[in-house]
Amino acid sequence: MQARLTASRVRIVAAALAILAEHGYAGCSVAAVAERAGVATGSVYRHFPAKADLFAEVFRAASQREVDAVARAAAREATAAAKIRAVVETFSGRALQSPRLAYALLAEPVDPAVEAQRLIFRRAHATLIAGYVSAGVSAGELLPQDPELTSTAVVGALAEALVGPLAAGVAGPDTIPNLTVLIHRALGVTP
Amino acid sequence: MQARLTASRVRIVAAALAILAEHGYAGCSVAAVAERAGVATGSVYRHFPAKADLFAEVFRAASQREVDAVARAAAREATAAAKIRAVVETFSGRALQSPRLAYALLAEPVDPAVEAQRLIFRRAHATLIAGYVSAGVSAGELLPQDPELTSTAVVGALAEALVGPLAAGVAGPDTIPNLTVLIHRALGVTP
DNA sequence: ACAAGAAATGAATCGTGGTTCAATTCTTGT
DNA sequence: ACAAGAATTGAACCACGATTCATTTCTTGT
Repeated sequence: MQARLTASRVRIVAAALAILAEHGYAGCSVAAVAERAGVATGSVYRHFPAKADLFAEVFRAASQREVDAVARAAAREATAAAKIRAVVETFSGRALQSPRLAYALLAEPVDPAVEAQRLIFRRAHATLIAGYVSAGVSAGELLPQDPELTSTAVVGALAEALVGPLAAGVAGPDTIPNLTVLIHRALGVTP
Repeated sequence: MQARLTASRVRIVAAALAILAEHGYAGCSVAAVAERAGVATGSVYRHFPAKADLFAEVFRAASQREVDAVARAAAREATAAAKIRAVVETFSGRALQSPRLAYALLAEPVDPAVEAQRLIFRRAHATLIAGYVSAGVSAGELLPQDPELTSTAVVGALAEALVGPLAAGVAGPDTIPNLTVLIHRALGVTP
């Protein structure tokens, strides 16, 4: 009962994420999500008051997954410079691995209500990075700076540098290393 | 006649830009644009085959204005570092001056066809910046780097750092100077 | 001044896709 | 096994705003 209820909610979110990763937000009609989840269109509304609420949940879950992956990679490293390298490589690598999903999460036009979730996605990454920057500055590994502004700019730079390749389908092999160098310089990694 | 024809086309584009700057893309129904331009709804379609074509034109014109302003400011400066400073200050200053328009041009959800124009807007800025970076590298004023990647990242960083403040309505007074320092470091301005 | 054709009008049409809900199927306690 | 009530169904509904087009108004050449 309750288990079945929960299960179909989970299936609906998973189906929405799958379609998002395959066809982008544009392919995510409620009917398509319901069909993929194996439920009727109307049943979606037993779990979510509106489409925007469903996709807020989907974006939240997907964002969490991305942030977790980045945080896990950074946690393995000791220095601020290495943590930042891990962030850049993990974020970019994952984006290039699932380009359609990355584009949807980062840049594709969505309803305003879902757009709000996207800002949260970006902010979550920025907050994570701000922590590393802040620690690095305190430890004297990075030049003094406003960690909030720096981390926001880094997220913007990563997203922008990847959206082109994501749309075009390819990225030069040097893109990620070059981004790492650029961002290390921006943070003032002391040699 | 022909003059009147041209005049009303210009009025329609101007009306669309004005509404975009006041209420964002969300406020830009064809009916609203037509009313503001002082023509009937249907008359818009004498000048543009579809709404997307009208807004492609509007975004193109607005982008050109922004790029021109930035280019003009940079042209007054001699060194790469000063040109980049001018770019950051002009771009940011203008965005904070017209926040609604900046948000619409940079980040607001729009139809896919208009989204394409937005990429062109960002690319135009990036190309401009890439020129300064390239010249700076050749002159030994900046460290060696891929100007294309750097300029893309700079545009992303600027946009991201400004979208938050644009949405919130305020930016700290240090935002622009701090951005300038950050970006100078990223480019490796030699002291 | 007039007719022929171009331009402008704006109310009606149309397509899309989110949302609803009366009918049906399943679950559970006795 | 049965009835009461919850869950599910999916076709119909509806809102919205872009687009169309029959009608009216203007322009121009004779």
